[in-house]
Amino acid sequence: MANYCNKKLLKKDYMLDPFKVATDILLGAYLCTNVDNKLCVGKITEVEVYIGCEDKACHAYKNKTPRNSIMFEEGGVSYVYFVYGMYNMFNIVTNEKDVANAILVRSVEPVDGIDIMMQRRGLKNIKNLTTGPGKLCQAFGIDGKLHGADLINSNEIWICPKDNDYEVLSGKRIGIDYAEEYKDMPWRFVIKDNKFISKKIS
DNA sequence: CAAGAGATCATCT
DNA sequence: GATGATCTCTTGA
Repeated sequence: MANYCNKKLLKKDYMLDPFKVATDILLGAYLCTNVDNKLCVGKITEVEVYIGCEDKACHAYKNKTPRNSIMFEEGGVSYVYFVYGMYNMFNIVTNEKDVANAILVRSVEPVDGIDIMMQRRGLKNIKNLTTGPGKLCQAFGIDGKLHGADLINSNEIWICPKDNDYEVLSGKRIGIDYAEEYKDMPWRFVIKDNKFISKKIS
């Protein structure tokens, strides 16, 4: 069993351009949570990039509000928000202060703590366990209490660096049809040939 | 397998 | 007061 708890991404890994963080650093890295003293680990297989003020799909489009203000902080903190009255979404803030970039983690491949994930999700199968942003938050115990968590220093949530390189595919982001000229931007990224993703690249 | 409806509430207008 | 970076279940081919 590899030491997913000992190695963590560093501040410098999060302070970069979000496309570089998404494709070169996050895909293939391991999302780790230790919530209620239960360790869960998953390899990140699918992410989406949201680039702030100019991006009509981004929560930080146009103006800063109480909800999105965390995106304007320096990279390396979590942005967790609640949608559709029932699901949490987990994002990773990147880049310099006052640049409102974030990366939505959409799917992971379960690696460790799979029994815990199945218990939290009420499932008895690995299928559908973590292949969607709301699903993986439920499986990993991520909710509003981890909003703003410091991914470099927290002992509840962190990212362990990848141990392999992967071929990456890109496609349109999902669920943002309202975003006009930004709705077709190919800013969703997945690991090629990994089956733990929410939707195939078309 | 694909398509559609319903669930349910914080957030911003 | 409307809506959403979603999910699950149901229906039907």
